[in-house]
Amino acid sequence: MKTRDKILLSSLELFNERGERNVTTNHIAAHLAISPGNLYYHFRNKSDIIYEIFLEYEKLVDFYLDIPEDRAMTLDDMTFYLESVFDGLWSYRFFHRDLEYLLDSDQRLRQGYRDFTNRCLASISRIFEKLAEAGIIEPQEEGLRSAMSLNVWLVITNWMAFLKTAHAAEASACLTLTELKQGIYQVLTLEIPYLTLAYRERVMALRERYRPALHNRDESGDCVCT
Amino acid sequence: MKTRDKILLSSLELFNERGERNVTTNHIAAHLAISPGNLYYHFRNKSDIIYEIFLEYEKLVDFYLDIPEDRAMTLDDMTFYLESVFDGLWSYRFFHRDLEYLLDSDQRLRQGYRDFTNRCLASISRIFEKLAEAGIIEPQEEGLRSAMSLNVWLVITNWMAFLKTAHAAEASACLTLTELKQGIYQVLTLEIPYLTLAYRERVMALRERYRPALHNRDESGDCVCT
DNA sequence: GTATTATTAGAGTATATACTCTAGTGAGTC
DNA sequence: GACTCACTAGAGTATATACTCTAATAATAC
Repeated sequence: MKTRDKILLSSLELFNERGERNVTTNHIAAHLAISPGNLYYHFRNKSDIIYEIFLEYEKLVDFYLDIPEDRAMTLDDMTFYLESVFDGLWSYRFFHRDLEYLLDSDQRLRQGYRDFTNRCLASISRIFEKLAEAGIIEPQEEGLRSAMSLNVWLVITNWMAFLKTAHAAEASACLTLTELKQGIYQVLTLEIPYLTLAYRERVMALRERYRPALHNRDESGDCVCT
Repeated sequence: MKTRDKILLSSLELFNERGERNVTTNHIAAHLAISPGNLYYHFRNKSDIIYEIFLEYEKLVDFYLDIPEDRAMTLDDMTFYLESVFDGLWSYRFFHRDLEYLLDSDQRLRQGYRDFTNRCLASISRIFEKLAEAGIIEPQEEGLRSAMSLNVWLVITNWMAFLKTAHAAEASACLTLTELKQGIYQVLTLEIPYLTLAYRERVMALRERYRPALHNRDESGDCVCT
């Protein structure tokens, strides 16, 4: 693997593990056993590394959220979208943690993320529309649909931060993808009132599969990782 | 005013304006035209300053979210809770921006914030309960109610971050309390399906008052502050 | 007034951080 | 063998950051 790609990979790994704020370019170089000079040969600065990682993230989510327009939407589709988005969130979890600082330090990133958000919101809204066409949820007028989509986005992007702050011990090491996906339970909670009678039970059963497992914490709130 | 209090006040101001990450103890001292040594006479370290500010924040929100148990809840009460919570969020807005890092650097704060979150969630849930008792929303079973409360919390605490990232220009300077309160529109969106017939129209009218005014952005997304 | 305590200034320190500079090395080309 | 060029090492730098230390001053108690 090329050094450039190794830098991107290690950076992502370290950022996810310790948070971007706690990872310096020297750390990244040391982790790869290369010199800082070498790192700076491949990237002009730290922001450039982060921006490249964002482009990957963006590509991944855009790929996941591609909505097929030639057929009706199924419950499986919806499950896939939810699972995928949380997978993406997990793989690039450092990103949302320091989002505001990152956007303040890089205008390209700010613009890119803005567009990315708008595409995501549009996709979510389109999913709602197609879910209604498929008779899974009741159709809603455009205004309500976009407000609902925004709420879905807010819940999704804030769920991980909530989990981390809810942990009593230091969070980063303990959080798992499984826990993260319990966010799906929260998203489906938003849909409940809009479900059609025909699908209500099936979606409720689906939701149940993601119910937060509160039993894996002891009384102090510490995570009991097994 | 005592130096100690001035330090807390200036810190809060600078943190809110520039973000905790961009404000050093030296900045705070310089802003007050006192020496760093003076600052460190009053506070052992930066974390201590932040922790004290958190205690204020906590006190304020706890005060706002005190639910009177001797009478029924009104729509005005609900409006007050929403307005107040967003006021609190605004006054201590730096806090949620760097939350994860702050909690990782101070165990007291982590525990304190955890308890604070749980109290807030309990309050929100209790508000839903009392809204149902008052015939404003349909009563829901406990499980749904707590999932809904969590969603309300997620929307509230993530709304500001969303606004800041949605801005094309640097965000911090431009965001206003008015914009922030458009988050109330999003929270009320969550309630819509549960409103009783008797109150539906009144709440919808209330919600309309907070509708995001999208006209105050030009096509590039830049804020047109007036 | 004197003693004590609270407060403050300001220079200073150890460490970290992002990034630069120079001097290469090694693989391929002619 | 000479040349090029992508790549790398590693020492070094300017600046920042959180925090300390000493000495002095103001406030208060007796």
